[in-house]
Amino acid sequence: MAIDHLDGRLIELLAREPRIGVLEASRRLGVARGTVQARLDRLQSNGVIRGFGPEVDPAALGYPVTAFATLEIKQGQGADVRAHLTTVPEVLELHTTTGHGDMLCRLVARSNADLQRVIDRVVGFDGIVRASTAIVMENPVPLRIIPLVQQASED
Amino acid sequence: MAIDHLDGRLIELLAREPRIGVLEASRRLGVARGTVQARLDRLQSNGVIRGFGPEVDPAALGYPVTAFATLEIKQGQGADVRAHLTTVPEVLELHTTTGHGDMLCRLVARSNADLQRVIDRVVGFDGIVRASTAIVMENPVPLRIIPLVQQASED
DNA sequence: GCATCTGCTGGGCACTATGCCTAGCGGTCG
DNA sequence: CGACCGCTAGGCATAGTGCCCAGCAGATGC
Repeated sequence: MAIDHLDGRLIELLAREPRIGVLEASRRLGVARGTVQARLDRLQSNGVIRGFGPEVDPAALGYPVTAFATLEIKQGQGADVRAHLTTVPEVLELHTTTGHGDMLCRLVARSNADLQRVIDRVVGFDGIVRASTAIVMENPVPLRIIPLVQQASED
Repeated sequence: MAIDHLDGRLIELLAREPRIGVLEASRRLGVARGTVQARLDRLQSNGVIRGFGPEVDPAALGYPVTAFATLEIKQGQGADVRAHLTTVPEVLELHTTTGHGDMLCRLVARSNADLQRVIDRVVGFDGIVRASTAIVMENPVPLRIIPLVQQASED
């Protein structure tokens, strides 16, 4: 479950240069190819590495506006609201959180004006009592995992 | 900049089975290998596909608790706060948002108790006036992009 | 109508990586 | 001490990659 230093270096290497193969990785890390292969298999079946899906930039698809919406849900309507939000493509992520029966979701839109349409679609549903939205202006720290991997590999 | 239907199918295919190569992808999509290669190159230099980094699960690294913190920042301290938060490995993501000079960040921790330590470290900084934290209980919609890609590829 | 350009096809080539195997070697643990 | 485990180092057939080419269809410009 915990990862060691070699695992950490392997993950870092894959994060920096994702398209390298097992053989090249083994050369960079100074270990045998079979070792890298075994580590990779283990990390994947462990669930530490979930996959290598392409990272798509919504801005490049024409959705440059990101926002976070906090939703207040009517008691007992959680499941319906979840199902509804799943059908909205602009909802990239949805969490249920502690607090007043709240949910937090990440939205994207084509423009600030378009965001209104997305929000209307999101909150135009019976179980949602109130929504408050924060538009993202800057993203000083994009989603990252390497610092955490480094910390986790020092045990 | 916009993507067409073939681009959309290619991205979907890569998302479902990330480890397939260009040749296998061309077979699945029923087009020539060179076409897939050209599309992939274009998508990457466009910035639509940012990369193929490994998706690491913080829970599997021993950080099963996720939280979102809303930070209220003292006027003019934004840059310092950003620099401070960048040094905290448990800060996975940071956005500046509209509102009262606010920031929103995603945190992880080893446990609910450990979250206290992380929050103390995050807010133990001069420029931060107030913080309110929401702990994530469930994640009904994990970060996804496919529905948006499908919508974007229908023009 | 005609020339040009772009994107896709289908193929060929040398090189490289992969998946899968074996044998050996140094640790650790009961 | 013997068994086991992880790493090394190598061999081998197969498959994929990067890179080339010629041909062809549709759009664009003159």
